[in-house]
Amino acid sequence: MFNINLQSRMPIYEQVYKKVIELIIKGILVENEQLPSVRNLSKELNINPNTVAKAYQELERNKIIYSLSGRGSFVAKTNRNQMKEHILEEFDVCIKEALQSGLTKEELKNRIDGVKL
Amino acid sequence: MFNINLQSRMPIYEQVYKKVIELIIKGILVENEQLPSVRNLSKELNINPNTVAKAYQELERNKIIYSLSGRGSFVAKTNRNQMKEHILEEFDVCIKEALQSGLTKEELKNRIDGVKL
DNA sequence: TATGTGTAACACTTCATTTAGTACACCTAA
DNA sequence: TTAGGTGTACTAAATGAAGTGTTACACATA
Repeated sequence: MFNINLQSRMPIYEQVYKKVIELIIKGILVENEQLPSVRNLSKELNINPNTVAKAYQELERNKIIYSLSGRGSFVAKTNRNQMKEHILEEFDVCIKEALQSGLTKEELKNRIDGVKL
Repeated sequence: MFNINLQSRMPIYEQVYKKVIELIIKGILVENEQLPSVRNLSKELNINPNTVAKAYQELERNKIIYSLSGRGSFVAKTNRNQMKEHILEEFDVCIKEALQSGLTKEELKNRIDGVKL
């Protein structure tokens, strides 16, 4: 379910952070569902528990999950639109950078059509 | 002409790099025009000459400028389309990340329309 | 009680970035 | 020829982010 890329320039904790959001947006993780424990996930991914904890803490800070001491971490009241808004705000940064560089909105929109995942 | 943000998470040398491309795309820097010298630009921006040099070296490595030892650095054969392609490839990364997170192309295109620079 | 949970703290390493300083070879104009 | 400007190269150091290793604590539950 989780998979991370140690070679990526993106920090591991950020990859975990985004992965959780992705799973929520896709409906794979649903409201009140328990996430893998910090220790389990860190073992599964072969990374340090602190790194997973950092991702979970960021997620909780943004009300995407809630953590109960001694119980575990769970998906908060699912608000798909809020999730999407979250991702779109990051996308905004990219848009602005491209526009800043002198490209037009039309050029960007056309580019999206051409992208294959 | 140049302006950088020391608070930005983006490395300074990368900001300089992008700024040059932006100026070329916008037609402010034209073919064979001389760029500010490493030492001058570093003074103007209050940063280390090595940082500017790093940006220029990256630009030369990508054939965007050419440097003549003892003379200076100049804009290479201007190919605006190549410049744009360069920026668009970076944009691709953002698109893929957003799609990966579960958003649709339509949602992204609509977002572009709403962005104000 | 034993085990699993999140959380916190600390020291340490690693790495990219940036700075500081020096030096060299080259070009050009006075 | 010379002085000053140019890119380039190199070493050393400081800084901060990221990640690791480890230990410890409080809480919940079977």
